[in-house]
Amino acid sequence: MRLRRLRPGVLPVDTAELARALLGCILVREHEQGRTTGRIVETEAYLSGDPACHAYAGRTRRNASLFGPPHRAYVYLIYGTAFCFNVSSEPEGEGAGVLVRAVEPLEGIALMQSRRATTLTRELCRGPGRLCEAFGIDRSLDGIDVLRDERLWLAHGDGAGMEVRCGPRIGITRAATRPLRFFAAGSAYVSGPARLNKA
DNA sequence: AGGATGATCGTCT
DNA sequence: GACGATCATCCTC
Repeated sequence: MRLRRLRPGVLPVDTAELARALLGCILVREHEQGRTTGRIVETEAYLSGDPACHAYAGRTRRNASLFGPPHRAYVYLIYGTAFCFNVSSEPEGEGAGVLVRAVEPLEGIALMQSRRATTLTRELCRGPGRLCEAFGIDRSLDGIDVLRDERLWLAHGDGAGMEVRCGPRIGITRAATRPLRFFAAGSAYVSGPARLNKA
């Protein structure tokens, strides 16, 4: 597949719109071990002023990327074991972002298999921590501009129509009922409940 | 300096 | 469905 980098301006700045727009886009990771790519099939919006958003309690060293300009990477470690990758949203100064929860593996599957402890394609990138492990994403990429960086960036999808559904976000305790999780209907690579309302 | 917390994952029943 | 691993980060003393 020919990869066409997303140009500045095509992605929304609004958090919920960004979460939907990222579905179908191709996530590209260039690493000295090789390239991995995948189609984004599941995201979650963490809004400005949202109690479930890491930025809710104010700016800290860890979450600073959420407060930066839109479309920067926010990468953090959760439970001491897994990294999570987000794309910041909203104008600079506002703390918000979109968690990328799952991608459909495309290129570099052998590399993903070697980084993860499985050969099952379906399990390689299903879940935010697994996705980061398969793609070699860690805190060294925190703060990069995913529209300009060479190491981790976004490309246009193939344009195939994708039905978007939504439902409650996963794994949180606050504001847990808001339907801010978005995913591709019918995809086998989605990490959570897959039969929910139309978005 | 110490304690609580967590947007997860793999394993087990 | 439940549970424990594991640790950077943040807050409070």
